[in-house]
This record gives sequence, structure tokens and C-alpha cells, in this order.
Amino acid sequence: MGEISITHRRQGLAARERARYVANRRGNHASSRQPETGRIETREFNLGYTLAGGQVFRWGRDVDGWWKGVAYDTVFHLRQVGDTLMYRAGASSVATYLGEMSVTGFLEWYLRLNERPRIRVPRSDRYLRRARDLLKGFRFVRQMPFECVISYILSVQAHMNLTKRRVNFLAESWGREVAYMGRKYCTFPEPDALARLKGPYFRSNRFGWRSERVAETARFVSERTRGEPGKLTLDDWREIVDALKKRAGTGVGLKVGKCIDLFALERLDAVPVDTWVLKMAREWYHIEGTDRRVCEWAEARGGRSAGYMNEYLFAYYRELNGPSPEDRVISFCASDAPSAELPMRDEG
DNA sequence: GGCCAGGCGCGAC
DNA sequence: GTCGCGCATGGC
Repeated sequence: MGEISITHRRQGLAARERARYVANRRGNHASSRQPETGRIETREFNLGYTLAGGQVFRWGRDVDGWWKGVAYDTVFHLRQVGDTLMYRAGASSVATYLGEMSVTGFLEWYLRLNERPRIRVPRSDRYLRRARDLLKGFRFVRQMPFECVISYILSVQAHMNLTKRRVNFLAESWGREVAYMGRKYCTFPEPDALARLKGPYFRSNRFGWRSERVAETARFVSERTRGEPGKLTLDDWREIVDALKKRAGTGVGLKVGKCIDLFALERLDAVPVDTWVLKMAREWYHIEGTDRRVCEWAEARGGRSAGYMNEYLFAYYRELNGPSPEDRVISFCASDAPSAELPMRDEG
């Protein structure tokens, strides 16, 4: 986190603007609210696989074993014991593109607690059978679309933890602060807030060549949300993302687009092909060729649930070959190690 | 110190 | 339409 924040402090003017901006947005939100707590019974659900699998950037497992994160502008602490999901929430209701939800209603929706994914496994495919059995309980979450778009543009050619730091940097700089149980969390910025920033701002904060892409996409989205991103429907977001895919310079190409489809737009038949999937397809299935070719192969093979089919294989392959402990999701979840990047800071 | 990260975009063919 | 290369930055 050091490099980014230090660079940021050096930017005298930008830092002052940022401070004023954050102060203005600092809400009356939940500062000293009693946590809302409860529990939900689940079936065939695995919280760790779901949050450690690599789909989300603003969750981490703290030293106390709780998963802590920010979703839809709300702080959550989650912990699973057996089939029971325990929660603490920073608000009593949550605003989504489907409207306002109760905390339990939201968690059931966000984590797809009531959907049990089913994929068809060919008899001869032992990799897929093994992967599905090992990853049982994993769910695709329903991410906030704008956050998902920006996060995956930032994820290009960068390690997960670096991407997490950059996403957290945006939240801390341009989101709204939310104090919760003695720690400081931040919401993800709205499109307008990022649209005011330009390429050089991101460059100076070491976003590299992702800078102009984030700036361009934020501008494009902001133009279409017209200051009221909260009023957009899922179909609106699908239209916006499909338009981003067709434009050059947005940073939304084949892989990033498929990630957004899968993680935020309810398109569970999408298969993002990254370097891991490419290697896995080559090694295990002898599929050669470009990302596009592998994507078409995997989507045709998996049909409506190609997303889950691919995710199981991806996680299993990374469990066997991943270089860092957090790449190996299954063993990371079995351990009690904390995540390297957490989406909050100590207060003061 | 070289190689590679959850790729994209552009210019040659 | 496909292929090859450059692109910032950080981690190991």
C-alpha cells in the first residue's frame, strides 16, 4: 500500500482536493451504529471459496477469522461455521439495482445462497469431476456493476493483490468513509467522481497504461448514468458494458468483458480466458490457439453453466500450480492465514 | 535481473 | 480475421 499512498501525499494539490472531496462526502452513515447481527442457514455453500476465489477485490479474511468487506456501499463481516453463516452488517438495509433489500435478503441475493450450481460432467473428464467436487460450495457473487468494471480494467496484467491495492486506493481517495467497529472502510466511488479525474492523475499514482482506460471508461459511464447511477437497472448496465466492449480505449476487451458479464451482469455462461485458463486448456484438454478460440470452446462445452464449469477448473488448476499461498484457494481456506490485503484501516 | 502478472489496442499482413 | 508487439508497474 506504501508506494501508492506515498506518491499520493507527494501530490500536494491533488491531495488537498481529495481531502476536501472526502470531507464533503463523509456521511452520517453508521458511524457509531450498533452492528446488526444475525445468522443464516445455508446448504452446499462455502464462504471462503466464494470470497477467496479471486472474483472480488474488496473482501479479506482478517486475523480473527472473519471475512470483512464492502459491498453495495455497506460494510459486512461474515463467518461460516458448518452450514451457518454469521453476519454483522453496517446498515439495516442495502440499496441495489433491484431496489432496497433487508440485510438477510441482500446476503441471500449477493451470495446466491439459494442457488446450487449444477454442471454436467462428461464421464471421461476426471479433471472436471475432481474440480467440481473440491470446489463445492463456491458461488459467483452479484457485484456492483461499476465497481466490477473498473476493478477488472485495473486487473489487466497485474497480480490480484496489486489490483486490490489500486481498487482500495480509489475507494479511500474518492469513496465515502464508513467507520465500523473501530475501523475505517470506504465505499467504491461513483462514476462522476472518477470521471472528473483524467489520465495523468492515474499515471501519477502508478496505474501505468491502465490510466487512460480507467479515465475513459469512467467518463463514458458517467455520461450515461447522468448523476444517478443508483437508478440504473441491470439491463441499463448490460447496455453500457456492451457499448464499452465495442469501443477501443476503454480497457474492456474479451477477457475483462467476460469477467464483468459473469461477476456483475448475470451472464453465467461467460468464460473469461486469462493466462491460467489458457494454460489449463492447453495442458488438460489439448486446446491450442488464441484466447478467443479457447473462450469459444469453453462456452460451447459448458452451455448455460460454462461460467461455473470454468471457475472450478481454474481454481483447481491454480491450486495445483499457483505460486503464492493466496493463489491456492483451497489450501488458503483450510488455513487460518489472514489475507494480505484488507479493505479497511485502523481508525485514527 | 529477468520473467511474468486474471490483456488490450494498434498496425501489418 | 488474425498475429505480433509495446505498453507501466510490481513481485518474486
